[in-house]
Amino acid sequence: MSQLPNQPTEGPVPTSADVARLAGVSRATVSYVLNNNASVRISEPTRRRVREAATELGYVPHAAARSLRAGHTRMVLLPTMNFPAGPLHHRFFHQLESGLRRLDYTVVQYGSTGLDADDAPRAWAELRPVAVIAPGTIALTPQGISVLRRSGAKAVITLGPRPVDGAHALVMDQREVGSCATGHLLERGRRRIGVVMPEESGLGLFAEPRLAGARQAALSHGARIEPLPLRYEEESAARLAARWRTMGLDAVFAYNDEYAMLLMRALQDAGIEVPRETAVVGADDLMLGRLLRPRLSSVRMELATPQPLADLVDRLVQHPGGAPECHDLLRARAVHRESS
Amino acid sequence: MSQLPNQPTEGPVPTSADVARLAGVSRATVSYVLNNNASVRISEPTRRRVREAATELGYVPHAAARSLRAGHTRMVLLPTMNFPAGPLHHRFFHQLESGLRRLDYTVVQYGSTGLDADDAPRAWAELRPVAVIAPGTIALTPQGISVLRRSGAKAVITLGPRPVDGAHALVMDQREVGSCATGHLLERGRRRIGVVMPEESGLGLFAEPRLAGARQAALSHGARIEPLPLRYEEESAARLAARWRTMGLDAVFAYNDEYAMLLMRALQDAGIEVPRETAVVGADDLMLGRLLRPRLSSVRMELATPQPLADLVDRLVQHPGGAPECHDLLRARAVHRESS
DNA sequence: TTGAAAGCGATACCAA
DNA sequence: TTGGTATCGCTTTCAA
Repeated sequence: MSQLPNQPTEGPVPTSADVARLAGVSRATVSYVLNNNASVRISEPTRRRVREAATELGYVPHAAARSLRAGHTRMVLLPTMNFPAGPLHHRFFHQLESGLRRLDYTVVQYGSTGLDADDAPRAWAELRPVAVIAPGTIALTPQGISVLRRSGAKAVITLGPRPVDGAHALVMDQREVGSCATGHLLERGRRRIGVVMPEESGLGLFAEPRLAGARQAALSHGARIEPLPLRYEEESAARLAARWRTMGLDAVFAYNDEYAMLLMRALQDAGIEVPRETAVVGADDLMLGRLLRPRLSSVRMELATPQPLADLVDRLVQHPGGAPECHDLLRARAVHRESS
Repeated sequence: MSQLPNQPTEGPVPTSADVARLAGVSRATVSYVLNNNASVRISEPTRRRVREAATELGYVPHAAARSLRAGHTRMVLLPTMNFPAGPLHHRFFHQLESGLRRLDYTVVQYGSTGLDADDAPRAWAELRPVAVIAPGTIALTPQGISVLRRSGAKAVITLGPRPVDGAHALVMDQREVGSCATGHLLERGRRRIGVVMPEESGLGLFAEPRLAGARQAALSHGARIEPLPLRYEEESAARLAARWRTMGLDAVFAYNDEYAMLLMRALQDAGIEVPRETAVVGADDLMLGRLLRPRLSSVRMELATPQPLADLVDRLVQHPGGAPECHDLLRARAVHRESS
């Protein structure tokens, strides 16, 4: 049986001094024992007394006091984005966090919506994180980076569609997705390609580079690329479908599978045959796309394993001050089904 | 023009003592000025000199030192769940966080996967949060709650399908979803109702109460409830559909819209007519369900606005020690479309 | 109006 | 093997 603390009532929070008093030793000894300090030899009976006193009081060390004394933290701060992450990102962050915890870092997400580009880094800096990994959806200015640096952050890393000056970058280059989808359509003989641009705010950060990638891929084939603004609503899709034939497109890259499903339904309802008249390609390779008829072609994305990234953070923390590195994390490949 | 800091180079982190030195005042004065301490009057020229010195050095206060001195933090800690939150939860958390920040709390998410039920609360307690809001996907034992309490947490709140002893509870009672879906099917004359139980781990926490709710609703009508294990894969759905007619069901509540779409497709492929032979109801009311033919009936869920919750936290922090409160956040209602 | 100094909790050096 | 003590950065009381 684990020994339950005796006083579940409100009271002052026990400190190492309380443990020391109860164990009949000094605070120094308590510290040695509880941190398994190898450079000092403490007798086994003393160790036991200290440990028992600690559990009896329900002692938990005070991270703030410790890091104040140490002069640094082991906190890695991840500002959170202001919109839902897909399962892909989610798994990535989850594994990254596990990897960092294995390296003995404390990983903390800090919701930063509503803070502007200057306030946010200040707020983060107050916690004195040793590393910051900021998603691309968070604006990170050179000033912000500088604030973090001088507050003691050894590693400032951006994680998003494109690198940011002065920080290390983990790039998930969305152009790759656009060029991959477009390449697939080109291969299948399509030359007049629409590219859905979601009108929902926040998605532009991903949509723009995907469009750019599509343009780039189309260039060599002399294909036409036509941006198609679309809201994630049936009426918006119906309007787009109604004027579809006037646009003379033979294919569409629909930003992702959800927009693709929305648009494909609207096209079918408007009597446009998929894929004969218009090919449709999504992205994300959701299970649901496979349930449509025709089954939805898609772009499957894969992220690099996060462990090397965790190691990178650790390396930067231990040897700060190298030149900014830039790693590409995103791999995309087209998955042909029936809609293209 | 905002004054850019002059030394972007590595160096010691500036402290209030540095600011004091540069401004030619004492550390006390710096503290008074930067915290707008009203109980003490500082001359305007001095204030200006202090502020200028602070921005010149890029001074950022040290949260750990401050809270060590103050004897308490204003940190609200949200242990993060180990699986992706839907847009509903996501919006809720986001708004909750904003509400808390308005009340001047620092909101921090702490990824806790891989920590067991004893270690996790200890790890949280090291940060000395003034409040902890733990999702139901995190096991929170009475011991864990006790550890948090004695580490100074004024408010320990669980947020999930069911309350936990000794903590305040924000309940999102999933039984409501099950009984709502089942009630809808009963109203439409169905009496032999299958309930999809996802086999993916972690979902049981939601699926079980939904099943219980379905059972409860069926009771008064003498209807039959049949749990149907299902993996989120086409083959699993196809197998279930293949033996569908042997089970004699006239309706199915498919856990959520995604499982519903998967199963409905499999049923249709197996020649079973929806809704004539079998009615299908999902949950979440996703846009995508409206794109199917027949359009998917669903259960729309709504969460209470988070602002009262933020206020609750604030109240508990200021006046700790009331009896555990229990608030119901989830509202569900059936949305009839064509599949039922 | 400003400054000196105590003290929050934990750690590590130096003495004993 | 153990204890005393200075120290980290900041706030606040008390004194000037």
